[in-house]
Amino acid sequence: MGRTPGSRPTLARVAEHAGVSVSTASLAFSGSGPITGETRDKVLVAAAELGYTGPNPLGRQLRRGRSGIIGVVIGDYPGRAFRDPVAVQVLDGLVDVLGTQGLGVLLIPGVSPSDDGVDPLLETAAMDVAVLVWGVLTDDPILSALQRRNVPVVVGEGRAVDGAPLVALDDRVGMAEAARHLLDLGHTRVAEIALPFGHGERSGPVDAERLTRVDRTPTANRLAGVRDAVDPVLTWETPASLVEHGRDAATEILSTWVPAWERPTAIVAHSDLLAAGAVIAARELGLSVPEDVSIAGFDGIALPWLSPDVLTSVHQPLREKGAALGHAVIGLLAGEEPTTVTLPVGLATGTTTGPAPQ
Amino acid sequence: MGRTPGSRPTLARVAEHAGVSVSTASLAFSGSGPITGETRDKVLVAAAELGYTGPNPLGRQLRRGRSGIIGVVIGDYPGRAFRDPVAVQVLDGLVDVLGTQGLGVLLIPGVSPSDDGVDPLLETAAMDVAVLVWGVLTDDPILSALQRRNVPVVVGEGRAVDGAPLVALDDRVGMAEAARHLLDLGHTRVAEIALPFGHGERSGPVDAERLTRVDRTPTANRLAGVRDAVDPVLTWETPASLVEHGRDAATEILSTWVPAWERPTAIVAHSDLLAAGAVIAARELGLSVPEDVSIAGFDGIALPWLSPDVLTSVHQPLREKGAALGHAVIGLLAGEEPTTVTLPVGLATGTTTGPAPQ
DNA sequence: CCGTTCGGTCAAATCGTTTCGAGCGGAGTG
DNA sequence: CACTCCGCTCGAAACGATTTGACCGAACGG
Repeated sequence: MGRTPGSRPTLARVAEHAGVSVSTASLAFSGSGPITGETRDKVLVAAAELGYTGPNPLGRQLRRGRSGIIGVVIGDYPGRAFRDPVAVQVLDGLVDVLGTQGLGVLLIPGVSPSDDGVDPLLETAAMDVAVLVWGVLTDDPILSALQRRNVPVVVGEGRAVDGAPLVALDDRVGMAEAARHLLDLGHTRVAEIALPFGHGERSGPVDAERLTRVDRTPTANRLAGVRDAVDPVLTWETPASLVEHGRDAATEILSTWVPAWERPTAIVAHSDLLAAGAVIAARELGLSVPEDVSIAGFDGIALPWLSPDVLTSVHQPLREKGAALGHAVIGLLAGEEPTTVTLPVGLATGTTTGPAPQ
Repeated sequence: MGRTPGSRPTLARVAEHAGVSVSTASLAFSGSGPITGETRDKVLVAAAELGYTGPNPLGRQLRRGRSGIIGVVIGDYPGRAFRDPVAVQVLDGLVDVLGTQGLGVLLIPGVSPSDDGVDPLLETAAMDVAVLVWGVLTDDPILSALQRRNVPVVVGEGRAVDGAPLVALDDRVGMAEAARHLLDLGHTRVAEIALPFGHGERSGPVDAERLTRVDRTPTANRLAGVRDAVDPVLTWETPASLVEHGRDAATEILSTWVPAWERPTAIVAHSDLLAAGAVIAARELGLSVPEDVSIAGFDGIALPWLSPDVLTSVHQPLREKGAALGHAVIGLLAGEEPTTVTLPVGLATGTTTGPAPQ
């Protein structure tokens, strides 16, 4: 390998070694322009001799004005990052679709771990598009930072942002379907375990005033969906969509907070993880599911460890959501007009819901 | 905002507008060189007027010869990507540490989703360092691709690679500790649920020949660790560290595969997810844990849904592992000599192991 | 009052590639 | 045989920044 020590070979050196111009050498690698097979081979041979392994991405990116990198803002609240299987599947679908275009996914923790500003990557990292998987808040600092930098944005499941494609979910309708299912089973005392509201994550019962202060669109939609069908006797807010918070909430709902004779006979949760926590809490309290209490969730994730129970849940197409986000990114890069895609959801009844007791 | 339509302002335009040279303008932003506060302000004002939001990362990267991007190869086998909470926590720690240095994490699915080659990002994406979180196989095509491109590599938990820092785990010792714990409790018929071996993921019992063909170092270490303490009556190989595979394996082990009177009284699993699946399988078979069968795992992840049981498990410092990988990356970029860090593990007994029956 | 030093600014080189338009043979056509 | 056209190659100009070393004036010391 006749490599000059010190620095790696460049296209110019390869061209020189092959006795062609730099532009021709470039053509040999990009493969796009017109070039003789013979010439290309000559270049490739020279490259091999020099240990040149292809064009330097940095040079290419600068010239093209594109980095091939898609920033994905995960973790709208601390800890969400990956712990949530919902996020994981969406990410999976997204990575798959972007991969077909040679686009890479750059992980961006939304909030800075140390101080309170936005993540420095948002300010400095090269990216062609940013994906806000979990929607935007009002006056979202993350969105502001990106807009200031003129980074195009794709939004998942939230309110629409001007000029940005949106991948929405029919979650209000789905949530209503779940609530109506409980109604149809004869349940009248339905409690609700809600996703985070958005301004200072807290946990506890929700009153009318708090209900007006929900800033996170998915949460707002699901609250509305439930109310389209039933009037919950109690809504319990959680700080994150995690099993332990669902368990805590359900423990409160089923044992201490409400007198036993007024105990809700059904719980509708805004997510499967919360619902699963509720199932566990019920089991721990010695209550049978669904004989004593019915529990429904939202998301349709696989919960093998809930076995033998299968959670009644509103299924959403998670990988498809990720794929739709990916296609929105690709469309944006191709200069297409931003559109809104709304994905359907559908209730799948499992073993955790049944007729109301009595 | 007096922005010339068509293209975004550059540092040169800002300098012109401010009446200074380009180099001075650069100094105003980088903040490193000597510069009067007055001059800096002049530049910043000009930038604001032109709507210039800071140096273009692409130009900076080319000049500096660094992208600020760390490629992280996840998913050594399909689906591992994120489904595994172990991976997730490691990633969390890694992202945290790299974030302090302004380094971003680029996600790289190890295996190409469609064809059988390596992921194209491995060949083309700009990255300063690549992290192989789950070790390397012999003749690992991923490693080869990176080495051919001269991308420095950091390896997590596997065999050492020449010139690459290694973050190892004392897993052989830890696994031995878990097995010995079972031995001390009087168990003599111990079965083992193993992580994937590495060449064509399969599931089923492992014979002596298969034992010689394990290519994945963590698996090899844990197999060896178990054998340091006990001689398992049966080892069952799984295609991935997932609850469902643990359940399947344990169902076979506890019911059909072995005659009931020879049923193992303890199961040691190579991961907590597999162990949790085993607990579920035991419950489904009507067996009490730990009265009828003791179950131990490895990893020490939180399993709130296993409640009220707490898994006996060999705890490894997952976030610290991610952090150690991050520090190895930073050291490599600083030109330090690669070192090997071995992280300690320790058995934490829970409620899923107890004295052997009889 | 002159020489030195120092802080601040600037010009120019460089990072490595892609792409545009021109140029140049050779082949095909009238 | 002249002309046109076509296919391939090349030169040169970006892309947008950082950094080195020169330079210049002011301040300071002798």
